[in-house]
Amino acid sequence: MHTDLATVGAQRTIAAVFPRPVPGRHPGDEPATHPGMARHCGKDEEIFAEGDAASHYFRVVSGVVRSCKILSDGRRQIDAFHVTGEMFGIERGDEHRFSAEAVGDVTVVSFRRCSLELLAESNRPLACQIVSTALINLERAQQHMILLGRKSAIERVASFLLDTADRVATDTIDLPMSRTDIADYLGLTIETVSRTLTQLERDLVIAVPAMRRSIVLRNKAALRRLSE
Amino acid sequence: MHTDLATVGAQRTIAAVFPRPVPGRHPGDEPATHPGMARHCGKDEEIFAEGDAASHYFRVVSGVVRSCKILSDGRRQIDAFHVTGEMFGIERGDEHRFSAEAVGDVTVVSFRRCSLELLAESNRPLACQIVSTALINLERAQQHMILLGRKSAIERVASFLLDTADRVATDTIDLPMSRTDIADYLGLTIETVSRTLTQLERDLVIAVPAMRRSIVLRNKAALRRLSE
DNA sequence: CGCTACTTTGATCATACTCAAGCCGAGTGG
DNA sequence: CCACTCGGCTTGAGTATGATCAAAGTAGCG
Repeated sequence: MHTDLATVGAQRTIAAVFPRPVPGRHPGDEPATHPGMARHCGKDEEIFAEGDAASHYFRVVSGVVRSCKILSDGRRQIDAFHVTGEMFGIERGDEHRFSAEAVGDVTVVSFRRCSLELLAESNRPLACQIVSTALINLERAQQHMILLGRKSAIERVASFLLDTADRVATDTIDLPMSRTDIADYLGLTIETVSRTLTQLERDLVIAVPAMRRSIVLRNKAALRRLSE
Repeated sequence: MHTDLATVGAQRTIAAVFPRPVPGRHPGDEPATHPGMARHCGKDEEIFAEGDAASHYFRVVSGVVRSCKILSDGRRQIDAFHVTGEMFGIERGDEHRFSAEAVGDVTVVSFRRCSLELLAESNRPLACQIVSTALINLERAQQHMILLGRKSAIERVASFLLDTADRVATDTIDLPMSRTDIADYLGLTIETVSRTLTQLERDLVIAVPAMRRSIVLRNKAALRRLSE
């Protein structure tokens, strides 16, 4: 019944948002209290898994992190790539709803999760960042939904290239992730991504140097047109 | 450069999240300060448009609201449906990044948006709700991305029926939205939605009474299997 | 009754997937 | 130094899923 939903929603408090104010240091914990200690991860190493207790959240110090969900039969959807300076792993409930993995070599810092109320009082800038990050991730997710739900393969790839170029603010992109990662991010297969890139290359919209891991945007206007 | 991104991210404050602490009542404003005055909307009426100044956020009092984005050629993606008690229209920047429309007859209350810092001090429960809502919307968006990116038509429809049944907590769903809305939410065409529903009906997984606007889930286990 | 809006159904088509093979650079060992 | 393998990427041929185009059914309403 609708009224029930209303009541449930209205009764949530900030304590419910981050419901685990950990009383003290626990013996088995990762070394990650306030200032956040660094952790290095190699390629494809898992930072946390879907279903893990969401006892920490994270910030990327260097490298790129992917967060993804996997269906029972192995189909994978990458929700987002997180680059240097971005936070990830922020949850409302008490477990992570997606897994996070290192795309290449990565350094992250983790923060012990605690009541947002306490956090807001003791460390307001960090609390702000957390809220801000959640809203940024929401905006990106909303933008990504229209890509996944309504755009064609070329439009998806073009959008991806433009977004990535915007984030690094250059016209030459050094893609840190594999074709498989790109495919799972764009909701396509690796073959379709590859074919689309070669088509864009044939049409002189992009150039893909020998190693195939960097991409030069030669005609951004055309890309913008193609991305709808 | 990555370091730039890091700096930008780190410098955001709560003031930047809700950057418009409106000093006083403005003459042209909607009557919507703190307790939030009600507004009624008829079917398909726009509550706010993409690009509108995000001066208020909203809560659904009755009815269902859809929030969506539209591509230049008219393709539409519905981000989410918001039912009674849920909040929507929460933004980080200063304009709405999607439009919100009434699915049927709807009553909403709007809240003047103000600095989250002020809000946290003056009205903590509301601040909590806002943050909580943002995180809930993020979770839903993440869940929806795997549907849009990786699921087949039957899986999408089955997931949609199960989710909707969960939200109303019954096995008979009175769908408030049209087939077109469902299609635009699931990233399908109206024809595919219709065909899929009749297929599920043929297979005795659901029943669709004459008016075609309510759906009875006859075999939830089968639906769960079909939704992957 | 006949309009309109919405939905269903049918036939055909296109886009992206699947399966399969080949290519290329890097690393390894003879 | 060359032959080999391995992983990631590209290319090709055939197919399937869902889109498109078109028409017919159905309920609501004047």
